[in-house]
Amino acid sequence: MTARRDIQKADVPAICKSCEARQDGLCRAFNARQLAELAKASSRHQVPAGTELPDDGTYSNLLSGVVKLTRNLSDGRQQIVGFHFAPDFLGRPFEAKKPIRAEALTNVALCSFPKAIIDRMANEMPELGRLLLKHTLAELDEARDWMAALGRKTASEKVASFLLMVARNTDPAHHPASPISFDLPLTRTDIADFLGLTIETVSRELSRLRSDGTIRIVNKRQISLASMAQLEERCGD
Amino acid sequence: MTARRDIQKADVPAICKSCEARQDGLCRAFNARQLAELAKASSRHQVPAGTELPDDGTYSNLLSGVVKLTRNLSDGRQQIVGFHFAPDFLGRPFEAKKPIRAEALTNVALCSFPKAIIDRMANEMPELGRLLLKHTLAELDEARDWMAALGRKTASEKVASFLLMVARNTDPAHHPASPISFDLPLTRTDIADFLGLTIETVSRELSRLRSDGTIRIVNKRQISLASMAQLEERCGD
DNA sequence: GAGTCGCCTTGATCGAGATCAAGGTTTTGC
DNA sequence: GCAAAACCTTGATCTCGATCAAGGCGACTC
Repeated sequence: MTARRDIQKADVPAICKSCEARQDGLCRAFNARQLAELAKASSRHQVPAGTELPDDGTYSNLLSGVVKLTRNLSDGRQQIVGFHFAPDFLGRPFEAKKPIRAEALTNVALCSFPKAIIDRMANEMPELGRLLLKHTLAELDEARDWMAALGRKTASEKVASFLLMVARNTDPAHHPASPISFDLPLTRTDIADFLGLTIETVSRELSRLRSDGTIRIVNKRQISLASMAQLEERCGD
Repeated sequence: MTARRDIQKADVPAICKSCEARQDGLCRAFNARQLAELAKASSRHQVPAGTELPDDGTYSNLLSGVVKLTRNLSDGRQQIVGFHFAPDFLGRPFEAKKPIRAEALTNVALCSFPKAIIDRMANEMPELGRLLLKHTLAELDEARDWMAALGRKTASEKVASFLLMVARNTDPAHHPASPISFDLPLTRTDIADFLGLTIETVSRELSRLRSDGTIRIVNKRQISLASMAQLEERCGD
């Protein structure tokens, strides 16, 4: 009883608050004893925009903010291969063959746990392993979506798809027919590096979407839409 | 004892033979009782080239052959988002949001298991769940590699990278400095759909790699290299 | 052997998006 | 508040890869 109350006062509710938003929130998998252990081992971090997130042997709950994952070619060409929006779970159980950099795009709040603890718990609780697998498969799906976009969409379809992705992550429950406005957490350079375009092309396509009335550019970093459905028509899929 | 011999005579050794080649072969995770149960529930299939593999509620060990995974845009543009080479493990534990088609590129031999059995075993054995997660993460890495290629590489870098990938999958243990020859299990159309190019560009880039001595085109579907290292230099990463 | 079909190669031309260039706007630092 | 820096937009031009077009090659049929 008191133990239960202690847990709720400690750091753990933070991970739960962030992951309860998702149907598949990781925290649901834990029992009281495990939550207590996690609370003791967890640590909170505030990371300013632009900072690289080191692979420091922890898993983290992304409480707020946006993180980009990038891969670089040897001559400096850069490709963004994924984003994490709150309340995603960060950190991977096994090493990647080629390095991927993670960088905070906005100010970011993290709640971190030593890998050893989570890995041990995953061994005890198959359900946790299943959740991690489910998340990873969702990431794989998303990566494959973007492969199709990178390989086969035109510049304007790419930009429309990107805006739609950000809109959906800003408000996952939003009705597709109603207006929405949201911040772009990325510079034009980042958008270009994600879409395999140049900043000039991104800028031009945004201008075109504005002039044909699909979007309104409130300011350089804020967009508003009459409806998501209108953007969907321009995505090519 | 006799049970053990029965297992080796049954279908299961086939899955083991195929997956023992990998350090992380799934079969290593099973004990004798589980292998017996899997043997009883498994079924073998031969699938001719060009056939679509339906998502029929099974997981399969790919014993031989090559499978492509594709995603289509609404107007028919196609992107290949991944390959499976023997001895990969096929089938995914959860539904994808957007449909992905799997199609045999060559004649394919499969050993299939009902999902329910594997899923139950995964609950009993955290190690199996970990292996599935590891495989999925490897696929994610690969997908991200190709995102970087699709977004940021030139046509000739894409073709070189593709040839290297096929060479590596043909003989994973091959020494990078020694000559190698291999079959392309894909048509030019498939290569183009994988690399986000047209068949004409693929053909031209192959001709260029031939005329500058990097590759020898034995016939339309067979390539030989003096060394993989020479190709690596042309991959841009 | 002639004809057809599927697949591949090569050449000529075109165009979407890159590159080069200039100037505008917003942020930062003093 | 002013200067510098970072970021963004727009225009002019160029280029890589797409598109259009023609023909080659091998496999299969009759």
